[in-house]
Amino acid sequence: MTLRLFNTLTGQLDALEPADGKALRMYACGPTVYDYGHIGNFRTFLQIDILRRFLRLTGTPVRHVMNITDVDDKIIRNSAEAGVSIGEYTARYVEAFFEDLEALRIERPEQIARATEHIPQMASLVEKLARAGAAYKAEDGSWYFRLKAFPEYGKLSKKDLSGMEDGARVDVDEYEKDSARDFALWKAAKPGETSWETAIGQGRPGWHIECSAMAMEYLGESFDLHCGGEDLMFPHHENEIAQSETATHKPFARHWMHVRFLLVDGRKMSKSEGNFYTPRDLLLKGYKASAIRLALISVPYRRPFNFTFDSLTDATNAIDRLRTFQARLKAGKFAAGESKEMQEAAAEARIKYDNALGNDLNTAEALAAIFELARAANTAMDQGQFFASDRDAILPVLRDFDAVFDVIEDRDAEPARRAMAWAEQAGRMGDVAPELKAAQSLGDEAIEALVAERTTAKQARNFARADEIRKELAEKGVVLEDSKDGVRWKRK
RNA sequence: GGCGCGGUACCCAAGUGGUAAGGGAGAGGUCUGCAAAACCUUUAUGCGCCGGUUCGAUCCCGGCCCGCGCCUCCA
Repeated sequence: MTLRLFNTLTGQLDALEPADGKALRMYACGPTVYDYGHIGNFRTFLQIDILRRFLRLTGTPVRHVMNITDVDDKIIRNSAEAGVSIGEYTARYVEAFFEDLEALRIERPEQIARATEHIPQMASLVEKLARAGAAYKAEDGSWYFRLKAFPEYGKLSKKDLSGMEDGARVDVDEYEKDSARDFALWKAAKPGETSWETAIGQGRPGWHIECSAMAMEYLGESFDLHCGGEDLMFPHHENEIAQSETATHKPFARHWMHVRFLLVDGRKMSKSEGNFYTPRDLLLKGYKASAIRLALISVPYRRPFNFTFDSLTDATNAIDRLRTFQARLKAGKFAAGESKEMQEAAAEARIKYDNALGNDLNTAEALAAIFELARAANTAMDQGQFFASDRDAILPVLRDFDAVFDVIEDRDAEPARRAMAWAEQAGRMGDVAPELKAAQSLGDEAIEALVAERTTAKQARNFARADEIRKELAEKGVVLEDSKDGVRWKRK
């Protein structure tokens, strides 16, 4: 199975394979840690997670590098306002970022690269550009990339900037540039600001240079795939290409993937519009981490995703259906043997699943394949036409589904617990949904004990007590399902 | 203004030149001590509107309307 993935550079679906025949080398633009990540950020990281997980499922190892931008204008400004160093300021957001990744079950890239830890590499890249005549130093000590040095500029975003370079309005604070479109490689130190002493002077990196320098550091001058949100296509990625390819005379990344935006209620999410959400906000409202994950991955990455609270509820219910199905398979007692229909259904679902993801990561279609299989199997079980070998054929399909989607196995308790702990510490207990508080007040052991008591009561035909327990648990969000194979409980 | 994307049932959403996946929700039913789950039936002669190409278009072409994104920091 070869993944065909849309390539922004070529404008078509291209096979995505490691150039060296071994691991796929990919670079993904990570967060700027000036605040908590929001669900828009995580939609991008989640879709990239789908990509890397699918690659691995199909037997392609990945070497995935992600940067953390821990120095930029906002960070400098905010940390100064807070009266702390930028390292101190970013530490909590870096930590929060990893917590959020874990909550959403986004796999850690093989390599995390922090901008502040790669300043020398950036400086030497600027030097290299300077030697090639593509970088120049302005009077204040800042360095700029000379756009005219890279005639192919615009090839990624398909922009033709040739006609509008000169004579264009120049911002007042950019008077030192030769041409309005030239972009900063290195910003000269300003009094009181964090800066580094390097071969190219005292200062701090421009935004784009970090990705070029770190990608080359860990993946080489030329690598397989570069990904990020659609907004990064221009100018960020365009600038990365310009500076990298000018420096190395090699293609930077062969393949470019861009995840489209998440909208909220049909509009761009922004703090000023009041439609801005972080994963933590949603967890505090009582939504499950798995529901957030599924909602954000259920619409294929090349379509905008319109986030609504309905979409989370839908995802919650869809996951519940799959979990119930898997539990039924695992707990059920099936006679030995197999049914031809089920064997075929399992095989077909697996093929459809593979083809869907292999075709530009069509998660919606992959999901459909699994639900179709679930219905067919449930029907067969209802009719007693389901056998032990059928279960053995289907469980691996679910396993492979979860290897990428990772929502069936219930790991929602920990993120919920952590979100509560965070709320307490951040003074946001007022935002915690009552249902979440209630659920958190009841541990698994307590639930098990009540379930056991109810079973005893039922055997004694004491239905009044049994119903009382059911009611008590329901009030704390725990739902019981009786079946001939025992009682199953779940948190709503 | 330039570039790009989308408009499919109550909601979300996939998809194909040959007659509409899947999920959620609603209604009815089967099953059930209760409940839940599961299953069955049901909700688009219809895929924004108007033309065109075609034996045939939701899917191709043209025009129009509506919504959105990017072009500046941004996942």
